[in-house]
Amino acid sequence: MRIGELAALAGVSTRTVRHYHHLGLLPEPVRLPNGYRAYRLRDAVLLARVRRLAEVGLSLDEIRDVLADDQGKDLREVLVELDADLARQQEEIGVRRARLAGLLAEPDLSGDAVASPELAAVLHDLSAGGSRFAEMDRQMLTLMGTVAEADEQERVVELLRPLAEPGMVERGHVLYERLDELTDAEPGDPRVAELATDLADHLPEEMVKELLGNLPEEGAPWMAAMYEDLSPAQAEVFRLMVAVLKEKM
Amino acid sequence: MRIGELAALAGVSTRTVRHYHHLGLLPEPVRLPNGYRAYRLRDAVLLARVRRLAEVGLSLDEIRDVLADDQGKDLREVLVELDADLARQQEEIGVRRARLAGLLAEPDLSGDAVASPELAAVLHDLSAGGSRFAEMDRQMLTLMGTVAEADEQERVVELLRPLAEPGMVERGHVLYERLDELTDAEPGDPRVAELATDLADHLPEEMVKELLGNLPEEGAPWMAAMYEDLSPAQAEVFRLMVAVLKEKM
DNA sequence: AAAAACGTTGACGCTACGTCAAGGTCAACC
DNA sequence: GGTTGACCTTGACGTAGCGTCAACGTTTTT
Repeated sequence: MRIGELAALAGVSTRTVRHYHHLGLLPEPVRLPNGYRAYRLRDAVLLARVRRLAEVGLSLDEIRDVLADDQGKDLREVLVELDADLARQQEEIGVRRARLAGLLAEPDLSGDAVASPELAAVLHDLSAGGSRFAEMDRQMLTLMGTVAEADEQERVVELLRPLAEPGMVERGHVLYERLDELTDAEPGDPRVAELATDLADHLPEEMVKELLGNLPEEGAPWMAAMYEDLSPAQAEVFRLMVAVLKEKM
Repeated sequence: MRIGELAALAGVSTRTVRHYHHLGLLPEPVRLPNGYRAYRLRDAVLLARVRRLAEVGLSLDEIRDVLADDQGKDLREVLVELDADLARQQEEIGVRRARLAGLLAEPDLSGDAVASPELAAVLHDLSAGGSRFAEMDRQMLTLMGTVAEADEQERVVELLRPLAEPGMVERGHVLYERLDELTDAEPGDPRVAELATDLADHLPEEMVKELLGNLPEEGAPWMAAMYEDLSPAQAEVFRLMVAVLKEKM
């Protein structure tokens, strides 16, 4: 038999056979005078054995080890282990399909998949104003929806609930506008201090507690990222606001 | 944010982030004076989006296409297609596990897994004699058990059934011994012709028909491989036998 | 001041082969 | 005897998604 016949017999490509030679899975047969490999029945049997193991999912390295350990009990162990591995893979694919179904269930696939409908509502209200600053907040929350743990998400959703109440939404929009106006202002601008105190007054009490307990320097690391996106004046607003809040306690 | 913080935030390695830059999945952010990449909130949101898609199983190329096609209906198509693909994978793993279970069900894992118990019995009887020639036949049948189609296997098992009957087994052993003795003989040896006619007489009728209809030159290709393993005298035995059988028809 | 912990680019490694490239060999047909 | 076509040979690059050095600069901590 030459390599093409052997390969056809086993249902693989000639490249595969040579690859197995290279890995030492299949012994190199004797050569004909012209350099062609001359296979015999034994080789076909060996190749078939290798293929049987490969087709159930053993890696070629594992197959080589198994064939080297020459037979019997070890193989059984390996196969049992493999079966467990395959079961794990099936499970994992199941999880992915579940997540996929979650994504597909959402009407808007534009990228803002969010865990809770309440959070989604808050996001919607936030972006409604068209404020650039609100957009940033929205991104923060979107991000939270994907990177934070489930329990932390729930905590934040609870925290934000007051913001979604009728009266707050409009007041929120006004505050966002005032923040937007400070984008190109100087840190010493008089509007900075004014806005800081107004913000401090308007924040719900629980959010204040959360904020002071979770200052960017220490608490949730993803919160620190936000500060770097602020203009100097805006950052100053928050520094002042925190100072005001600390005094009020 | 520097690259390490971003990566930690998204739960990936820095290498992964750089890889995404390289593939154009994530825009390169501005650099700090020292050359470090300076990420902002936007980048974290983008990275989180990429990861969500990657985690359900989209390839990075697909993700890039989806993000480029900027939003909406196309993504949904892709996800539906992906779900079908995942379902197919689960199915495939199921098939492999079934085959694995088949292998594990067998008491002897030494490599001779065979489709039918009858064939296994024939194999056992064949190797019992200790004949080298019988061993070859056994390998042929083992090979058949793995490379032939199910219907062809069944046909062969039917053909071999008479060989497993009480009387035939001993006669078979004797014939195998006589074939073994010819391993190093010359093609002109008088025992060659004698054995050829004896073989022709002893073969069950169905096997004769099958044999003549499936001569190595034309029929099942894996059969031709056998001839190359024969010594000259042994090959001569079969050539003569075929000639005798042809005349008898 | 040294060490630890970050960052930078560049390059090789991994799986199981597919797919050229550049040629030699063999049988058949003209 | 030449040509075509189907085989064979070795060698080397490409694939997906990063992990993991290497060799080096920067920032922070001890």
